[in-house]
Amino acid sequence: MARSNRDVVAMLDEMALLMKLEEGNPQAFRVRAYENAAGAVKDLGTPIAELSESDMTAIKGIGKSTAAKIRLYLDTGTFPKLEELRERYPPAFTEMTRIPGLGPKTLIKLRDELGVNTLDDLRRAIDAEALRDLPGLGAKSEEKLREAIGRLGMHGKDRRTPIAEALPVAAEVVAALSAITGVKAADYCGSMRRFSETIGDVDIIAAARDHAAVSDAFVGLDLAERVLAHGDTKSSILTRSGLQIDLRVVDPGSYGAAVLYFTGSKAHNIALRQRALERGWTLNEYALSDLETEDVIAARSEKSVYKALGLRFIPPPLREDTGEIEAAAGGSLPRLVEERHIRGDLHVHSDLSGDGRAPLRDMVAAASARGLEYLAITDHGENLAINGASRRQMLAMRRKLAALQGEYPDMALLWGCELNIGPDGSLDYDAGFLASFDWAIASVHSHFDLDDDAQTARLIAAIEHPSVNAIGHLSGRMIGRRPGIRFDATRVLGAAAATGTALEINGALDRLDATVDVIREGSTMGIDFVIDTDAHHPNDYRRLTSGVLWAQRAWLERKRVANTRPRDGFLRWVARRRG
DNA sequence: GCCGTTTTCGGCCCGACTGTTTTCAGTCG
Repeated sequence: MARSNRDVVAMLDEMALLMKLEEGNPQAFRVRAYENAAGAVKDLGTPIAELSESDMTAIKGIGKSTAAKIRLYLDTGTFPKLEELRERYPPAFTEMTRIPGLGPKTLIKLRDELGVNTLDDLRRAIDAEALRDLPGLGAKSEEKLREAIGRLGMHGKDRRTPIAEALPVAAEVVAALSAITGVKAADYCGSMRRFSETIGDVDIIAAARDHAAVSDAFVGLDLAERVLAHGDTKSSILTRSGLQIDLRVVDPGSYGAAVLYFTGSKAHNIALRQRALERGWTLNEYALSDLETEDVIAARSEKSVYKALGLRFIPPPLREDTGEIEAAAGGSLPRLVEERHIRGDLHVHSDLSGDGRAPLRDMVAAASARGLEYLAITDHGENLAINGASRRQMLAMRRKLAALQGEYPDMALLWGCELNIGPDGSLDYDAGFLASFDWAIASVHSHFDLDDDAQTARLIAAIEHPSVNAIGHLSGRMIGRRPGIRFDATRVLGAAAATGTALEINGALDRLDATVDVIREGSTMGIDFVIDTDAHHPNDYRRLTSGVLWAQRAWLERKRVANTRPRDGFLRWVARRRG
């Protein structure tokens, strides 16, 4: 069977893990080489299986040796080096790398000295107090490992928390720290600030003169179920739900350098540091400074550091070292969509939908308060068993909207509908009724387990329907709870490009749908996008923020987003599709 | 294992905390 980019990424990740054990060092150059290669394939817009070996070496991070291994893997499913390493480090052994605090050096030592080959072996060795006889280990090491193993199910090293769960916790900690006297600033950084869909640990930076006071307050927070580390400038806690939160406290003068450093990504940082070294400087979490004189060149703001390095400011969602540094140096960063560009919301529910939580009047008022120029009310169509609205209810909604329109002369109210895409691609109502809506968005809400071909066909059927303006939450995934439907993205995007059907970017934190690779591929095909909230309550309009950050992560430019158009231009764009 | 406007060989980012240490190794981010 054909192997996908995802399969290749998994193989390269496995090689990186095996090489950590082989090299006895998580930062060994070969390890980093495989990690870089995995990252490069992850961000590749096209199927790597279609590339020749020499094509592959043109990709930054993939050289001759890795290209040959990828080719062999694609053709045969494995290659000698992989088999050799798997034999030396079987799954039962590598499983132990998931234990926090246990690195490759110690693991190899345990195997060589104590014959520890499995997690069970390790438990027995700890119970027998055998570890304390080894150099470099003691009774405390045994106790820490015992606890770490006990918590393994909750938060192994590889556990990732959906951003929807982690973001509120991070915001709460930031608020608590900001309230402390002497704290000049506090923010979350890391993958959360880059707006990754899942978060490993939460990284928080605080600026203050008295580092220890802030660190002490942090480990004393109510949500700190357990303190993992507690120093003056660096501390870590674990919440009850198993989320790890790391805090760094720096002087206010270093805040920019610290935020930059802890926002990452690791690959982005390494590239920045190399750039600094080329100029005879060094970059750390405290400052960009001269290697010789140690004079500080920039530190207070991220922007000043980028500027000194000859770079335009790079928005956090782009910081993955996938070409953004070269683009910032050459002045060719994408003209990203920003929240202030968004003029309307095209996916909003009232309590006519069974899952809506506020009356129409409140939803409209809240949209107006945000200054939106147009708003589509898109309650569920009749086919959604519990939530859907009948034809009669829909017509009543049209009259209510017409009446409300007089109260909101500055905002165009569109009579819309969220249609349900059935397993065969069928939609609610009939063609005549569908054509009468001002706006229609069609989405998948069930039948998530059809095969790829069936999913592709049902999506394309909906896309090709003349009354459908956009496809909502394309994959139907719920991050961390339900995988999205599997479909042939290139064919689906091709149909959208051919028909002028837009693709929604759904800003709900547990959706963030479509996925980044699909958005990025679609934008290169000239598809139009709409960034929506899928609001079910007035508070949900803040999802515009997350929708925009998600779009930025896919390098989406303002010109590709239809709801950045001013009201009249947008209405003309809609008319083009609906005829 | 990758990479090159000093280089095709010889480099490859930097610092905090912990537990074990009498000055450091391992792990982590």
